[in-house]
Amino acid sequence: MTELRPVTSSLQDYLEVILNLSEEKKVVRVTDIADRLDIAKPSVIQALALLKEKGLIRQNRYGPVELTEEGYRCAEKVWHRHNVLFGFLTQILGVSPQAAEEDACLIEHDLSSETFEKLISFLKEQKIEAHYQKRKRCDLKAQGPGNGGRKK
Amino acid sequence: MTELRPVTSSLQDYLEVILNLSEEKKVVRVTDIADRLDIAKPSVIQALALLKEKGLIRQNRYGPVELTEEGYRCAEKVWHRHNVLFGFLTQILGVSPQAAEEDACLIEHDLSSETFEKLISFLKEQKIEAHYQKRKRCDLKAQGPGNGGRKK
DNA sequence: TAAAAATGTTAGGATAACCTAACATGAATA
DNA sequence: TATTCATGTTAGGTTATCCTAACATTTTTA
Repeated sequence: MTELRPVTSSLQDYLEVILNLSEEKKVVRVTDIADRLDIAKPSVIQALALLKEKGLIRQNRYGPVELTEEGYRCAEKVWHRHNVLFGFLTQILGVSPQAAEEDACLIEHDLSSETFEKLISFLKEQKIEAHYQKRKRCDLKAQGPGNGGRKK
Repeated sequence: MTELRPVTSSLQDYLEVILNLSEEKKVVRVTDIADRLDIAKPSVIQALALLKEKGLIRQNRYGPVELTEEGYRCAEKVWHRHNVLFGFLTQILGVSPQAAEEDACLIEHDLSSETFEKLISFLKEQKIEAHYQKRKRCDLKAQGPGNGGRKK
């Protein structure tokens, strides 16, 4: 009876973006999410319907989008992973912020917990506290045409 | 007129497995690929059809599968990335071989060239030549029920 | 060599994640 | 307030990647 399907990478991306947007502005709307992810609005609507089913967001018809407690926890987790990766890529490997941002987005969902734990330990040993420095996702778009988006 | 679609992550996985299998045995067959990837044979057939279209493999009806020159180059590239990642994860981060194997598989297709270059430089600095130590994919299955496969 | 087993293929479906076009609603404004 | 415009939604597709069931071919073996 409960939702059986997992929270896919794609859905995690939506949660992450909703979290970021809600830190930037009072209310988060479908259009904001669509713009940020560079995805058509109907696709966003469809994804939001799934997130609602799973109890991760709340949204009334034509209303703004909000994370539930559980949705917030889930989004924070992904965002934390994102920051760990971003910190590692930029500060240890010296990857450019643009590439690091994109790469972090791509792999943040996939890596095992084990690898994440080891990565965090490694960063601590190197006295890198990168994972505490939160960055806003919007920085990405501001950094020029990095083609971080999807749509053709 | 030429093949327009890209060689997706999934197709790269097939090429990689074909490369590995062809180093292990005289001929590579549909069943071998299906077993290794834990994917149903019809799915393999379908993927092989696409790889043929792109000129990356050769296969006659009911016959064995072979990489073309281009297919071989493509497979080698992915396999090299796999090994770089595996080396980094196990030797720098201390991740277990099982988790490293799975994680490498998941992200080998996604990371930017920039990140790969930096990663290779980093490994060189650390005197780690991990990317030269080729491992056979089959090691994975031998390492117990790591659930590296896909099928339910 | 005929039957059985293994292997390869075709046909038809499902699901996730996108899309465009058309329509509905709500907010801004002339 | 009537119109316009931004925003949200529905309906109906498309593509990639997987699946099962049924069938065809090849290989093995009794």
